[in-house]
Amino acid sequence: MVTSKNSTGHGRLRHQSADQARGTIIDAAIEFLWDHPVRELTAGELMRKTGLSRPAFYQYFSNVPELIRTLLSDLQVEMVAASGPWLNSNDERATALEESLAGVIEVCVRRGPLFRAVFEAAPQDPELEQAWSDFMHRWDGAVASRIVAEQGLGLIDPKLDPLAIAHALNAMDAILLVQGFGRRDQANPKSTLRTLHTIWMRTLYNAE
Amino acid sequence: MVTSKNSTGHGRLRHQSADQARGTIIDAAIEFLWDHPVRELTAGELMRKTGLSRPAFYQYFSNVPELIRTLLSDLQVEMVAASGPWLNSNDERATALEESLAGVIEVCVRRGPLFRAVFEAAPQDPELEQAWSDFMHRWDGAVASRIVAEQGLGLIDPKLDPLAIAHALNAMDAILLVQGFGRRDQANPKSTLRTLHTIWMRTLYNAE
DNA sequence: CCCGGAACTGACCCCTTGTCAGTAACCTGT
DNA sequence: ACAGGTTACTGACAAGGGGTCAGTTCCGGG
Repeated sequence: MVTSKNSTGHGRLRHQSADQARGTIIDAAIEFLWDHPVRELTAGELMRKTGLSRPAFYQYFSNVPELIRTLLSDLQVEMVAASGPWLNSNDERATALEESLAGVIEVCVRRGPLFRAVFEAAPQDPELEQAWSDFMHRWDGAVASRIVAEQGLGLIDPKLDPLAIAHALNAMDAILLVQGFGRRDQANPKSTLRTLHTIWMRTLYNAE
Repeated sequence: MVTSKNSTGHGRLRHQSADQARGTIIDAAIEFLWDHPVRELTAGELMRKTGLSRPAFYQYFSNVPELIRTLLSDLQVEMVAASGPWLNSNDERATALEESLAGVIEVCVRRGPLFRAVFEAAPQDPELEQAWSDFMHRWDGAVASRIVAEQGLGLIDPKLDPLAIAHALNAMDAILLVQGFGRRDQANPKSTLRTLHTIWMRTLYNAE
């Protein structure tokens, strides 16, 4: 068949390396999600922004949910780093928890729409659902073992069920972060921090 | 569930009244959701279970999200009733909160899959998203005013931001209920009650 | 300069959605 | 009991996204 657009050589994207294209698609998705809910993120819509054809998408991702899973694992790296102070140390300062919460909030200020996209798209695809579940369970495990440790030190009431409480608090964080920072019109990070910090502190330490 | 077949030997469904058909469809949806995630609830799949054609669906609902909105408003009635003890009274017993939480959990033991369906489908449709948002905001308002009232009585720390705390606690409840009771393999209601009650009590009253 | 492989695309079929014109069943009133 | 109007229902259609494949353009190394 006659190919219409290429022989004159103007305006089109050149063939580029696979890694470049993947990054281009991911960037387009991230930008798209600042202004649109995930339900509008289709392969066609996305590739229109990159100047490539829709089938090209399937050379880099098996489908849209897999793209979103990629976004999730990138996000996870940032969040784990941000939550270091309280989670990944033996730091007993009372402010460590607050620092971790603040760190996670800061990530959401920058990446909120991604977080929201993963959260909202998760129920739409079995594998993404699993990835989201794993993501949250990892937090639950980390928080639970920190609770266990502090129960051993007499800092946290031993009657609390570590995993159940960790799960509940993490789930609460996730929703509040999605709702507060998932769109352009973001909430006030300080207010959100205050609310989360209050509930965590009162639940775990019976203190403000 | 009951597919009333024609008696004239044709094997076709009888034409029935609009209300009957609506109820049949709703029942089929409820049953379907016990064993499948919402993403699999399509108009075609649903109507296959009722013995009617797919277009018949659109005589009773403008689309699947609208059906789910119907399920939500039915659910809301049950939940509001169940949460009466603490929310819709001046009952100052310390056990009122626990009764309300237990009531809501009991509704979810019976209707969990519906609750999950609404929760998971909400991001897929603007109107359903709005309905879910309204549903949750109504809880937030009710809890917040109860907090304000008890702050006035000196029972709750006046430094707590009523709406923010109410919002966070309600969101946490919603997720835990969806995850715990949204599928056949349900969580233990007593454990869930204990976890939620602990966090609510410690947050609001600084007490177990 | 040409050739092998990577990047990319047009075109195809699948499925779901929502609609509409048309048919079948029911419900009067006479 | 049957004509007419009303309601319940259906087959067939167009639109749109998803995933695939055969085939093309393009780049870089001999």
